[in-house]
Amino acid sequence: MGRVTIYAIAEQLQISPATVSRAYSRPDLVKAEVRAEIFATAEKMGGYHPNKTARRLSTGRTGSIGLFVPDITNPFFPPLIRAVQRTAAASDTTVILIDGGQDTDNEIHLIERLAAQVDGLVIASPRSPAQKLIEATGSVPTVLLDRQIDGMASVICDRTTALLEAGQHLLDLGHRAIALLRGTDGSWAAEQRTRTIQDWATTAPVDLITLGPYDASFQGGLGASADLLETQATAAFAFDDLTACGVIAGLDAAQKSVPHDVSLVGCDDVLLAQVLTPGLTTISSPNDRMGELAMRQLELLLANGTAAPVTTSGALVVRQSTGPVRPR
Amino acid sequence: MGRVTIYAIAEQLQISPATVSRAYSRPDLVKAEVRAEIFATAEKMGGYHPNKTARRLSTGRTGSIGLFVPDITNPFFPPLIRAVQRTAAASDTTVILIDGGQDTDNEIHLIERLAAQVDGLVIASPRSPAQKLIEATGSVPTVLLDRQIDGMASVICDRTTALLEAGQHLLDLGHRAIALLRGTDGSWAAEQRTRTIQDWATTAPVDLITLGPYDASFQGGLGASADLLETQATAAFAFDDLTACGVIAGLDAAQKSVPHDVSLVGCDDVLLAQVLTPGLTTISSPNDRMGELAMRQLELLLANGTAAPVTTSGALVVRQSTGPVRPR
DNA sequence: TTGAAAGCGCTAACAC
DNA sequence: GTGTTAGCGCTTTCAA
Repeated sequence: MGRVTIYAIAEQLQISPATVSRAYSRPDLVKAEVRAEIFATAEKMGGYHPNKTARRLSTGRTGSIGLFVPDITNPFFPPLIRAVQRTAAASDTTVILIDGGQDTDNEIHLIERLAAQVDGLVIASPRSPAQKLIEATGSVPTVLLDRQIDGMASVICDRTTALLEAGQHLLDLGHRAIALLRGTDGSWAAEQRTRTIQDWATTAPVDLITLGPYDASFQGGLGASADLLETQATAAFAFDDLTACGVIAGLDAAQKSVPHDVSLVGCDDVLLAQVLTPGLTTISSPNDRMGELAMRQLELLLANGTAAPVTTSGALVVRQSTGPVRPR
Repeated sequence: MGRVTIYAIAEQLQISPATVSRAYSRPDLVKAEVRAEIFATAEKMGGYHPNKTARRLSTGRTGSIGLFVPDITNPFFPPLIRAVQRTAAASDTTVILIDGGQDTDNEIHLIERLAAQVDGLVIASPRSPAQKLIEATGSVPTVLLDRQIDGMASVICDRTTALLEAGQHLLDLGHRAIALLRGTDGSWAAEQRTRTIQDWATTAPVDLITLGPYDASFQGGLGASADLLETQATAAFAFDDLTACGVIAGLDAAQKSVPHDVSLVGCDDVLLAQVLTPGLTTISSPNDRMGELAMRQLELLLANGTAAPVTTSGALVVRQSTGPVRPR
């Protein structure tokens, strides 16, 4: 019961294997009748599926793209992964997902290995040095997610407007002393956020208290909460939603609650932010769209050799973690 | 600058490509000296990496396994995915991850497609009918995750002991009226849980109030909270951590808090449970170990054609969502 | 222990 | 439009 190959079909029909091959890979090159006949007998023989491996060997294209994420357990990434996969599946390319495992030092190495076995790359790596990234991806067409590096294609999320809205939201609630809990340095998105908020504070009627940097994690948030409590801030921008959770936990341990004692704004709108009590006011990014755009960018890159950076926008999502200011 | 192939090396050394091939794939079959020479010149030529595609075509083995998860955004899966990948990487096999996208109806279809392009499968599919699963995987060696089907290899997590401990824990805190918020039917793990707790209740000094079924989601938990409030229960087993979040939110909306008014036990110990305030008392499963065991099982299966089911154990993790009973 | 040669299944010039 | 003919780079008998 050998698998059905183009040879088997060709023999059955007394035609050339090449014609059968064309019927599947370049249907337009084959007369409609013949094509129909081929498909019919293929079906009769139990269904033909081109052997991808053979196709690969012959064309030199792998038919798969690599997707690198630094930490699959960070809830920010799964929705993105899903979106990339869904889009890739539509053009019949398989996604090889590599998880950095939170091990930043190893990222470059993993990306290099990945680059060797795919046609193109989609990379989310906020922390690895730009130069290293450029070297690691080498000549493999690459799209960066939520990060910009000169000369590379990318899909980024502009959170400026949303952050300004968040700031205004806090002002509207009466907050005038607001803490900015900075994330660790070296992350593109993080630096954008910090800058945006600091710029905003220079013109807004607000006393911005910049704290940190803190690790972008629950632990980091815990640490931040301690510092936060020593200030007069009545509201705070957490680096991301996970950090916000740590802040909430830290405040809780000090008998303070959100938003009663402190209003808190997260970032990313991960599942966490939605199911937490209180629901987290945060900045969402269009994950679906970003994943989809990344794949489209990559397809462009693969086809034309070039693709300009693309920008999407974040949005403020107001939930229950922000409330009216209360004297402390 | 063609890539370095066995032919290039062979020519350089004036030996047969076959020998070079053997030097890499069956080193024992080639004289040590020759082998050394081969490796040396390969290095000199810029480093040789066997072309996987060619190898695949030749051997018929793809060198990759498929990993199916029903919903990558469910925080239960990412740690598992990571563990499977880590283990697979150690034996140089790549993992093709397919996410069901919460679309149960489509699962079987996706699994079928996946099965066609890999050497083996690791499948987490709590809901798809056993028979369908058997058909879909066909002759492809398959390991089931956290589910048991007669005749298939699997890695399951026995949460019996942990659940009994959780029950005792609630008893120790003085709870006597305890609600069981059932998950939807048809999930293997869910049914195990329900049965275990119901069995326990028949012998323990407790009034078990079985509610549900509820969807295994935040929404499901919200719904459950409404029903819960109509009972006299002072504690509850939620189906999983996500559901527990919904319960907390629902209780909060009714001015009730955890564990002050109701004690709550989750299940799975996902990230959520750890970063929530209050931290969720829950049943953890050894994800790392399960992922690793699944790959080992699969390797056994691939090598011997057979592998017996393997069992791991869950553990009770006590955090802050359970506390002393309080009269209602 | 090594070499020669025949594939693995498909694609892509190039001719007809 | 279709057939012929080489490969793609590796593994694996079979002989030597």
